[in-house]
Amino acid sequence: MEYEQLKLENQLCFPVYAASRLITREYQPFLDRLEITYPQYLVLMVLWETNGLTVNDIARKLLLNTNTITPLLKRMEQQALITRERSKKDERKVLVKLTSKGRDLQEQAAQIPEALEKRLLDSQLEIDDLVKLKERLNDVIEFLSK
Amino acid sequence: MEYEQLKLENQLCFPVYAASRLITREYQPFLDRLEITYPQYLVLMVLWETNGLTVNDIARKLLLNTNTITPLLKRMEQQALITRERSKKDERKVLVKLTSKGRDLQEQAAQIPEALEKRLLDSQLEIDDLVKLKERLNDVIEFLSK
DNA sequence: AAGTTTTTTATCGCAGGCGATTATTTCATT
DNA sequence: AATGAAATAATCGCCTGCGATAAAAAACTT
Repeated sequence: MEYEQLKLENQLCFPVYAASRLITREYQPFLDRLEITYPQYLVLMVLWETNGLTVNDIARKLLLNTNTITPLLKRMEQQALITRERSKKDERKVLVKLTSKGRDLQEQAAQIPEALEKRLLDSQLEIDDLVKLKERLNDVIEFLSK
Repeated sequence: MEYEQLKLENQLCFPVYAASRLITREYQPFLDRLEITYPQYLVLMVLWETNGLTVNDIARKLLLNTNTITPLLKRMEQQALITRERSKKDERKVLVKLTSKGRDLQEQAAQIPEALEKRLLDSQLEIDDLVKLKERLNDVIEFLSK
């Protein structure tokens, strides 16, 4: 092996990529029960915090492009989780709001983060490690999202 | 806000998910030059380390399903990066090998990890933070991939 | 006011990523 | 040898995720 730096485990990219998919997989059974996908869950979290955002607002918060968000929101509208309507003040903007169904999911979703945290603490990882991990990742995001 | 734990920044999932996409985006210009995608780059890294693996071997190393890998490998075969052939000894298995084109890309790829590391060190993050981050993520992967 | 630029959302096409299922081969058991 | 189980890869369908582009509205410039 001539190029040591090209090994999977010696790069940051692969651990982040793999961990992301594994963590999402852990969410699956919980999200299945709510009949939503992981990105839909992210959209709901954003709207639970602030109901009534534009497509751009949501995209910015999730660091996604609007061409990912738009079809996602359309599917969520079809499932009656949200409504989409053009702003009267600025016809370019589309306002996204929770329906009562979307709002009501928050209560059931509230247990998910705790369940996941509990699950991760079954490893040798301490709560402190997880907090630091989160902080470092947020540093990376802060830096790269400029 | 009644459910503090449902905020994006208070969960591990979102930072990992967002960081993964942002880091992949940083790879883009380098990978564009080699005319490969990020998952293709991962497959190549695995094969550069051990040429001649089965579909399953590759899937296991990348923690991906074979139904993701199979079409990916087909595209790589079309680009003449790899060859795929049924094993004579066990007709169930398909052996994946680098072509000379695929092999030759290693030299050009060797600079990518360094460039990325350099880029990340432009942030307030220290090399030590990145190493620890990687280690923690590998702990998470180790635990969740069982 | 007219023309230009910017903002905002949507459309299109393509490559993952994965759950469910299938087809084939090999292994294990009787 | 015959049968059932396990392993391996592939197929299908759906939902992201994103680059490139377009369409419409608003903001800006002259």
